[in-house]
Amino acid sequence: MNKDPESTRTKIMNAAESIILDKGFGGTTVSNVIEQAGVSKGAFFHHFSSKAELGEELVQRYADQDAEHLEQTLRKAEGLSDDPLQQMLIFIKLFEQEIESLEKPFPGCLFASYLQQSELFDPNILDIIRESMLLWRTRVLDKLKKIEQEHPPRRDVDLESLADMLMVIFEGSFVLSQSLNENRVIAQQLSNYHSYLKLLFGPDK
Amino acid sequence: MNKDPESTRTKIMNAAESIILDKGFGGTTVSNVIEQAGVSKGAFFHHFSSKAELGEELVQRYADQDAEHLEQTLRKAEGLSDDPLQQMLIFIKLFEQEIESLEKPFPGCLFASYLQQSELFDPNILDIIRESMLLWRTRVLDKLKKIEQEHPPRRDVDLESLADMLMVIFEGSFVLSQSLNENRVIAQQLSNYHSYLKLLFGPDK
DNA sequence: TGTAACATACCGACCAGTTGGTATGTTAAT
DNA sequence: ATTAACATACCAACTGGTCGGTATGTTACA
Repeated sequence: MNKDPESTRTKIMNAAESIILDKGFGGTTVSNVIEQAGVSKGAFFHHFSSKAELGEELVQRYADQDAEHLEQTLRKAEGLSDDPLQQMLIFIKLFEQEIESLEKPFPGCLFASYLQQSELFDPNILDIIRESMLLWRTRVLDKLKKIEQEHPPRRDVDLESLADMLMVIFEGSFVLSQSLNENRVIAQQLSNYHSYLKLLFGPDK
Repeated sequence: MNKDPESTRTKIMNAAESIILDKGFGGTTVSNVIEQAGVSKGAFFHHFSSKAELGEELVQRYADQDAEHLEQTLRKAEGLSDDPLQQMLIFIKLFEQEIESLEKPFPGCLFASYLQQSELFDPNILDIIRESMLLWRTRVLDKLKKIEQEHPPRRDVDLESLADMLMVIFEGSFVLSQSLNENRVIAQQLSNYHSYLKLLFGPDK
């Protein structure tokens, strides 16, 4: 008997996530998954009661990693400056650097993949995704509020939609980068967001 | 015999587009399509040699409509001002208004849907999508170049990525609006882009 | 003008292959 | 001896696609 059943589980989930990002959930078969994972059908249904459950556990894992990634990067940025504006600008730059350091094409976002086929999923799965996106909104909005206090914006601006804009830039640039097959556009768009914030809250030149 | 076979064809394509935007291409069956379209399987395969051909004709039609929509809105904006910056700002505002006038949830973008399942399609289908996106880049970039000549930007900026940013904002806000079930976020994000351009090229206050 | 020859538009039963899922093993560690 | 962790064989439902057939056109020519 396998000493490490968790590794089989992980193999299945990793294979599934990779295939789903290429073909979508509806275009992915469990045969595809078990072939790529190198496990039997029995192993698959031993670990997951259905394809749908796999789908749910996948987003849950993805959401957890996403939240962790967000918090970690935020803490890192906060450690590098005391000024909220600088923290936010560093925060964005950290993501830019991360993208630039990728050698392979960016694999895409599982949230976006699911949302493009939302009728295939239970509402609770869509809830997980929405909560994940709202976490970004909350974290960035908090920071923007602090920025606003210390740096009066050059123009009136809706902070909530400005916070949402980061997620929008991410998701939008993922789509464009997928089409053009260029990771660079993601970093460039983050840079545009960076530049926008500097113009809004930065000092006059 | 049907006097208007084109209407059957259109019924099939409209049904298919609508379902694909909800379930993705891979999650859509021809049974789904013919049921919603109210036609027989025979009729389907009389008009389309395969599901894949339907998929191709669908993007082609979508790309044509998209290009037409782009050019039309651009001409309209150009008719409302002589200043390239104002034309661009009006251009964006026209899209904002269009979104705001929708009463139903925005149905999503077929390009993004296909790109999220790119492995399901021939390269030539992905080419159609890429060309459509590059048309937006070209048209907006042309305008930005004229703006730059008359309005020196407040910050150094890469015009090409600034042009891409419109498509990025569209696609990204489609994703977020799908998750939050709020069309409003699309208009808000367009407004952010509008604001960014004003800050970049607009007069000092 | 009538009609033979043919084309178009469509129907729905049917097919082979695939799908997600199950039933029944086998193996090995506790 | 029990049970977790698989493997294999299998199943019914569904998949995209084909088929023979029919109803309604259009065209050409006697």
